[in-house]
Amino acid sequence: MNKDRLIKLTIQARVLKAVAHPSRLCIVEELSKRERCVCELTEMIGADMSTVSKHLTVLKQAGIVADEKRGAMVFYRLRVPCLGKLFESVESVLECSARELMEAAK
Amino acid sequence: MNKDRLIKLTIQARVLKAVAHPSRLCIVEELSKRERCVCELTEMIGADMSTVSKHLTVLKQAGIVADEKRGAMVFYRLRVPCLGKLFESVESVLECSARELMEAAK
DNA sequence: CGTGCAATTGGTTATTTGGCCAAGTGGCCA
DNA sequence: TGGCCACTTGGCCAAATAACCAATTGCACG
Repeated sequence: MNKDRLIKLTIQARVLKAVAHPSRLCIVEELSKRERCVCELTEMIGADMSTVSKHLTVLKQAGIVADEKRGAMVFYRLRVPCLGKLFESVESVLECSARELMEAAK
Repeated sequence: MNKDRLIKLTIQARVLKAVAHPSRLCIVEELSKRERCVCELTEMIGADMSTVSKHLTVLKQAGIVADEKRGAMVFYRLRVPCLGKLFESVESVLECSARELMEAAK
C-alpha cells in the first residue's frame, strides 16, 4: 500500500476511533446541543469524573472538541459543527441490520 | 443514563469501531468501488491473509459488509451503499485540524 | 490563608485488540 | 483421490483501552 494513503487512512481511523465509544458518542451528542462542563457530562454519563476527563482528552486529541477554562470549571464544545452526517451514515448501516445488532447488544 | 439510550449508543459505537482501523477503512473504500475477493484485499493491504480475514469478520459482524462464496473464493461487498457521508464527516473534522493531525500521524 | 470544589494525572488492573503462525476446512482439477 | 488453492479458525503474545482509586493542581470564597 502507498505510504501517503496509509497515513491518510491512519488519520481518518483515529478520528473514527475517537468517537467509537458509547460514552464519547454521548458526549458528542450532548455537545452538539450546547457546551458543557466536565461536571455536567460526568453526571450525565454516570462514571467517575476521571474517566470522563480521559474520554474528553481522547476527543480533544482527535480534534473533535475544544476546551476552555472559566474559573474553576472547564467547558467543552464541538470544534466541528456538522457531525450530523456521521450519525446519518451510521444510521444507514443500522437500518440494514438493525434487528441482529439490537439482539447482539443486549 | 437511560438504558435504551445506552443500548443505542453502544450499537452506534460498534459500527464506528468496526471501521475505525486503517486496514478496515481501506477495505471499505475498496469495496465501495466494487466487490473483491479476500485474495485481492490481502494483496492490497499487504498483511497476512488470516489477519485480513479477521478484519472482514469484524466488518461483517457490524453489518457493513456481506460475503458470498463462489467456488473456492469468497467475495465481499458493502451492504450499505452510502458510506460516503461518513467520510465527508471525518473530512470535516480533519479540515479543522489537519496540520496537527498530519504531524501526529508521522 | 485554608478548606472545598472542579478537573487532571498517575498507578493499577482486567479486558480487548491486532498481528502472525500453524492447523483445519472446503472446493477444483489433474 | 490426492494435492493445491482460497479461506477461516485457534492459539499465542505484545500493545492498547477503559475503568477505578488516589494523589495533585488550580481556583474561589469565606
